Formats: sequence, C-alpha cells, structure tokens
Amino acid sequence: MPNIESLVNQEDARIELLRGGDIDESAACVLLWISRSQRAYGNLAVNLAVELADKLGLPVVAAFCLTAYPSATLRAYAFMAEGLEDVGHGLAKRKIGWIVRSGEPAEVIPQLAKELNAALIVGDQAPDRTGRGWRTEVAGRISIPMLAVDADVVVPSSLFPKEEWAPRTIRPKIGRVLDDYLTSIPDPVPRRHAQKLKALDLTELLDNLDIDRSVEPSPRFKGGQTVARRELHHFVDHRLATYDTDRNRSDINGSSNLSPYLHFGDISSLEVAFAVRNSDAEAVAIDSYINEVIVQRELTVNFALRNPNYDTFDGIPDWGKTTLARHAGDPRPVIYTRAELEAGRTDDLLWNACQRQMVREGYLPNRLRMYWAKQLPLWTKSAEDAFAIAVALNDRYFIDGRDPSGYAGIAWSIGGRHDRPFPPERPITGLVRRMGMNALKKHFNPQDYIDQWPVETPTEPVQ
DNA sequence: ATCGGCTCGCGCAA
DNA sequence: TGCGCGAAGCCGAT
Repeated sequence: MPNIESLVNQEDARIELLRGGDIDESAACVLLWISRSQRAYGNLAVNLAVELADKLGLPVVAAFCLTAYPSATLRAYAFMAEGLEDVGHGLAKRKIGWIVRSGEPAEVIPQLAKELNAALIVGDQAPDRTGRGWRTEVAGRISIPMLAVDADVVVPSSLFPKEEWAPRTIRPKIGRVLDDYLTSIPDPVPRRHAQKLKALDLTELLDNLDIDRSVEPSPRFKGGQTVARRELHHFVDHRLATYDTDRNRSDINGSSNLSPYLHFGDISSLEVAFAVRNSDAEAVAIDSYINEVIVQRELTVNFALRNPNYDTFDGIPDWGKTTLARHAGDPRPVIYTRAELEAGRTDDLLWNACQRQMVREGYLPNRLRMYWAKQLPLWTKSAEDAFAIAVALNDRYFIDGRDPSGYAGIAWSIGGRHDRPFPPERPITGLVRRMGMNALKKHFNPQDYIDQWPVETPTEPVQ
C-alpha cells in the first residue's frame, strides 16, 4: 500500500500536504476539488491530480462546491457560473469527470470522496480566510490523504513565510527564483478516462443560492477561461507595447482588464506572465507588466496570507495608525453617508464617475481604485469608517471583490500599507500619501473619463 | 519641465 | 550601528 508521502515531491514548495497517510488500493479515482482555480487548462492542480492518478492507475473526477460566500452577489456568481461552464467543457476534453454540487464544502467534499471511493483529494489554495477555512475543515473531516496546489501565483507563497514589508522587500526574493517558476504549463490527459458524469444544471443551482440579486451581472465582463485567454492575447498583441511608454494610455486605458479572471482563477497569473515574458514587446513594457502581475500581485497575496487583519483597519502599519490617530480629531469639512457615497452623490465629479463605473460595470482601473479609496477618509468621520465603507463597496460591486489586491489597495490608499510616509503632514490623512488631480492628469484626462460615465438621466414618464 | 526634500523603517554592509 | 532607498505625491525653488 503506497503512502502519499512517497508519491509526491515533498520538496515542492507549490504543494502543501494537508493530510498524509496510506492510499487505499481498492479506491476508484483521484478527487480533484476545484475551488480557487476555476479553469480546465493551464492548471497545476489539475496536472498534479493527473500525475497521481496515472501513478495509481485511476481516473480523475473533479468537483466544485457551490456555496454562498460572505457578501455574495448575483454579479459575481453569474460571472463565476460562466467560468464553471467553461471548466466543464474543458475537463470533458481532458477526460476528467465533472461534478457540481451545492452546500458547505466541509460537508460536500468529504461526502463526495466517500461516494466516489476516492484514493485522495487534490485541491488548490486560496489566500482569503474563507477559502483557507474550507480547506482546513475538509482536511479535518476525511480519512484519505489530501494535497493543495498553490496554482494561482508564479512563485509559491510558501517561500514567503513572513509578512513582507513592501515591494522592495519581496522583489529581490522573487527575482532570485523567478526562472525556476516562470514556465509554460502542459495539459496532460490522464491515461484512464473518467466515465461521463452528469453535472447538475448550473442555472438551477444558482437560483437556489442565497445571494444578493440586487447587484446585476456586469454588461462588460463575461466569465470563463476562453474569454480570459482572448483578453490576454488582445492585451499582448495590442496594448502591451505601449504599457510603459505612452503616458496618456498607460495603466488606465491600457490596462489588461484581467483582474476579474485572475480573481476567479479563470486564468492563472503564471500563464499571463509567461505570455507577456515571451511576447515581442520591448523590455521596458514587459518588465513593467511583469512587475504588476508578479511582484505587486504576489505581495498582496502575501499580505492576505500573513496578516490576519488584511481586510480591516487594523491591518495598516504602525506608522499609519499613529499618524491617522494624531489627526482623528481634525474637522471633516464634508461628511457623506454611505448611501450618498454608494449613489455617487459627492461634490467630486471624478469620484462620482468612478463610483458609477464600479456600480454598473463591476470594474475600475487600478489607479482609479486608489484615487477612489484615498478620498474616503476626507469624507467620513474616521479612517476606520472609511476603511470599512471601502471594503463593503469593494466587495459588493467589483467582480473581483474579496480579492487580496483589493484589500491591499485599500490598506495602501487609506493606511499606507506597503508604502512610506509622505510629508508634509496634512489634515485628516497625516503622513499618508494623498493623490490629487495633478497626479492623475499625468496618466489620463479626467474630463474624458467623467464624460464616459454620465449620470443616467431618468426616463421621462409618458403622460 | 525637472529636482530635491520631506518621513519612516527594512535589510544589508560593516 | 549606519546607511541607502522606496507603489503610483506634493510643494516650492530653479
């Protein structure tokens, strides 16, 4: 009877052994629990499941557990459902079984493992506490081995066991090992094919899920690996060349638009980074984008993994807390309620336009997300309030809400996380760097942007 | 238009 | 222990 320890490379930083032990030789399949990495191709968790299944002479059956996470909206779930349909099609081509069930992962996955007589479970990894909790619970309720593959970063997170301070502390560490990890991903088909397994109707499952249906699906972003890859190649072919050079287009009109897809794992940052690295764009453009999609992004993953307060005010650095505390009593000339903010009814026309794009489209270019978050402390009674409102709106409207990038962005904007102080000390925000029109104007034309997101004029009632 | 200085704390050199 | 330097800024001097 083989044990799992002898079948996997224990030195592989990308693989976490959640439960060890012997493998039952009479088992019927390897269970692949897809959660964070919602894609059939370019997926290292799928590949590990295939590798182990081949060693054991078993087929692979993949499962997804549909459950309503905190602050789940129809917008996010419609996007996710589109992605999951794509997963089903892709896995069929890879001769992997596919099951979608609703319920709590801690119930559903162990139950499924029993039903299918699984030899072991291969899962993926999540940076947020909800996703991490699911894995721990599942591992605690099974009696077979379980592995988790860190498939949604380029450099495995386990190489950064402590909280990193800033881009400059993680950058050299990533640089040292990047060539070991920035590789292409094969799509092996298991030797033993799974029987056709009928998946439940996704729309029906969605209908029965307890989610907030008042936030409508994005009219612009459709989920799925197929669409994600189309976006990636459009970016590489048409916008990457000017990513760093054209000042008027850079990072606002020229952004890659991939964040919703990266959030749901419709595409991996590894595939994105690999495609960019091997494109024929100029080195400055490539380096600039690689810095975004690897260094900055993986810093935010490290933040979520290593700082338990990654989504609250408490997660900001000490110097930020000190300086904000010193200005806690500063008068706020204007205070808006959450409802006024949510409706985009402030006196700042650019901010309102950002809020409208967020509400309608579920997306905002990164730099505007920062401007948006940086204004909030000026208009709320405390920085803590500003933080809480920022997180609430972020999670409610963005397709990629609940993502480490969003939380780290808010912590950077409001509390100076991953940043340094910037004197002179100013009212309310103290030493936390401000962002005003002059800075934004270097990158785009605010008026053009405002015009793109007009206030909807109510239709006149016919009378 | 460009440039230095502003503050803080990490990480490395010594 | 000292020193260089940094996620996307701002202000004032030149």
